[in-house]
Amino acid sequence: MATHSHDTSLAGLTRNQSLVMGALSGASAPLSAYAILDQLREAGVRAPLQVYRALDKLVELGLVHRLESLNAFVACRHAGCETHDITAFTICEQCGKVAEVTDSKLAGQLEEIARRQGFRATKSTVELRGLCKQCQAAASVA
Amino acid sequence: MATHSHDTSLAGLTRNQSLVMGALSGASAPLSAYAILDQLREAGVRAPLQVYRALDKLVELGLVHRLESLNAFVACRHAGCETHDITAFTICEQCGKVAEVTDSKLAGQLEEIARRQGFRATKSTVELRGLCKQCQAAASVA
DNA sequence: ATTTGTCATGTTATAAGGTTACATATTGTG
DNA sequence: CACAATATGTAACCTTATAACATGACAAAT
Repeated sequence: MATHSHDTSLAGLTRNQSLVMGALSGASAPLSAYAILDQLREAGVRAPLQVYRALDKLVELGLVHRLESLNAFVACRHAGCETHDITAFTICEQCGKVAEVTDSKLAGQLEEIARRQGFRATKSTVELRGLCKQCQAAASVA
Repeated sequence: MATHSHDTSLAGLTRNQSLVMGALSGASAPLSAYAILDQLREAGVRAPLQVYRALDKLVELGLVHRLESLNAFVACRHAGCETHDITAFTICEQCGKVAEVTDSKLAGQLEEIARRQGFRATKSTVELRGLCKQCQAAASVA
């Protein structure tokens, strides 16, 4: 029998969540919530909230990251990765490509900074904007 | 007679710039561009653009920082500080207080991460969200 | 099988953040 | 003075995000 309504396809995700996840997985650069919305209109998604709610959940599950300096979202590339503690992102301003880096020394350094102040961090944002290797090469040709 | 138009008061700043700088300097927590606008209406500032233009310049001068995870702005606390390269921020979600930290080990680690990828960074965002020391103490009482 | 609780959905309207385009004024410099 | 460069003012607009409220789907317990 057909599982009506909530068809998940990706374990445990609801329809809207898997639509949003699919859009992000298929993208080569971060997508804004509204870009996702536009892309999913023909699949029946009509309102910003449907996208934002799905994004909230996906971020909570660690399947998607929000890039604060871009107000946009990317699918997590660390397949089944569990260590979602502290991730740094490099974001190419030319081609939009994003790389995720987890680095224990960086994590340690951030913890140290917090500790020195008696600050209890619950979330961290580390984003580097600039040019990726490929785009630097392309630029130097021009 | 009143100095019409560009009175700077803080070296080299135009009227709008020093109004915005004043608003941020007097605040104990980050202000959004629109909060600044509201606060400066009686001083004759009417449109968002006037605030954004001033903010752009102040950020460029290193007198103000933008907090990406908050879409808000703070006055730089490092008085005449020249080393505006890489700054980390701790942001208390309870009281709004922000601390600026410059740490050469952190800077080194970020450079290392970029170098490994051949990434050329032009701008960095490092923000820790959580509870400051005081607010932790207050919370543990409740 | 209805109740009840919980979570996801759908929709409208609106708040908050930020930019484009264009006209005007100021000011410093040759 | 004249001119370029920079700062200003204003309106309209676009993008990003949330509030408020009603509905639907399903599980577990009666």
